[in-house]
Amino acid sequence: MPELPEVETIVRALNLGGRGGDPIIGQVVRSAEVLWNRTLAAPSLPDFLFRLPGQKIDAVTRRGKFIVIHLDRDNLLIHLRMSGDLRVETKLDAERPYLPHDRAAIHFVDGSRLVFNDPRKFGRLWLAADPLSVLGKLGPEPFDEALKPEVFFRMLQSHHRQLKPLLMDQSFIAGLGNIYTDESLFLAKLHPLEISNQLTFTQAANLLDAVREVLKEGIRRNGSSIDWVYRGGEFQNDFRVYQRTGQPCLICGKQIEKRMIGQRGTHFCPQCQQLSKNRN
DNA sequence: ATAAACGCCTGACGGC
DNA sequence: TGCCGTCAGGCGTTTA
Repeated sequence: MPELPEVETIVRALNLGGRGGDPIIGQVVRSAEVLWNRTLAAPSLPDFLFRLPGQKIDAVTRRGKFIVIHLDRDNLLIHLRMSGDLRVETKLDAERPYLPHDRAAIHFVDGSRLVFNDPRKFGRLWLAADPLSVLGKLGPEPFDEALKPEVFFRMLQSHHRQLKPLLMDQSFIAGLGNIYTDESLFLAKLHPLEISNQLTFTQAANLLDAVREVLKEGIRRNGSSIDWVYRGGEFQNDFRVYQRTGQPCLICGKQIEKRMIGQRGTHFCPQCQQLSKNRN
């Protein structure tokens, strides 16, 4: 389900209140429950259930698409993958039965609880004293000040890869998924199959700007309309290419194309996003 | 080193 | 109505 902006939105809600309940900062764990075994990536279930009780939540942060819940001695890391979601239930709600697709829950001493819901069962939880044991291979945060255009250019230069799969590679840069990658490439006027080390410095700088722009927009949009997918609704997207197959390009009017690249549906404008060489 | 294919899962949707 | 294939905001593993 989520890419960086959605994860960021959820993290902010867990800090400030939202997701149905109050902020979870300061909550103390009473017990944990795992309803679908594979949801727990590590440690073993007995370890997980033994270590959590008594630990207090100090902070909730984000790294790439991971939610990081900082506890006294451990970190609870959550990856929503395709269909995961979190909700906070008040004491009253927490007395009711679980909903379909609830996969795990953290019960707090005040009777409220944090529930992980995930229809497709791809999402994962980790409990780790050292978060780097899970996050260690992630690339830079898109908004990291240290990620200057010169740095990004060098990163692109050091690979010979198609832009679309490269941008989606979390060890290259953390947080982009299928939607925001397509949107970034469109804004930067780059073809998804363009090869990374063929970009000029200017193109690289533009791409970095585009990535930051679409992520910023995403965060702003999700912040104002919390209930998104799977929650019904009248959300219509303000995407420029994603799911706009056959519709006119907002810049030139040509029909937006869709094709499979790296096993993912990829949307782009064949007019605005041309390959520099001559592949197709 | 890069990229494709597949597995993991459920649900929604379109065609027949 | 039911059945079937396809697709979905992700990622790890295996294979070319």
